[in-house]
Amino acid sequence: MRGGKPNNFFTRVWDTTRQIPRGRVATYGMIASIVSTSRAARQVGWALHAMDKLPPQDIRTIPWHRVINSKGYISTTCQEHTANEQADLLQKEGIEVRRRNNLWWVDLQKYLWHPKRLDAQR
DNA sequence: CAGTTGACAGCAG
DNA sequence: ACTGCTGCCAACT
Repeated sequence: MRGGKPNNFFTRVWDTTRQIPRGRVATYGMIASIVSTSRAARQVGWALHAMDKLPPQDIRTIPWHRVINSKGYISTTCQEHTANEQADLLQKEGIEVRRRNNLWWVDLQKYLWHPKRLDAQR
């Protein structure tokens, strides 16, 4: 984002998010362990929020809605891309999204993405 | 350079 | 099992 800096972390998060297959979901922690350490989960959410600064045509290539928290809940607080929108996008991919504790919930046992290899994407 | 922020996770009470 | 507190780490100010 910022001018000359590579911003490897953000770029890797976006890149990894693109790897999530349609009809599957991944957790922030998973993305974090792929691009950095499993402890950088919060930064993954931050990176996805920062995605809003990208041009629309780029945002369109990033399935941000397939990233949810480790408990299976949709936890976005983003105003541009709301939880309702996220739930809607997931349902359109055939993923069951149900109401639970007044939040949207996805069964990870059923829809979690199992990447072949967790190696960092270069 | 130091303090703050945040779309998480895991553990403690 | 459920709720709240704390650690994490990159980016921001």
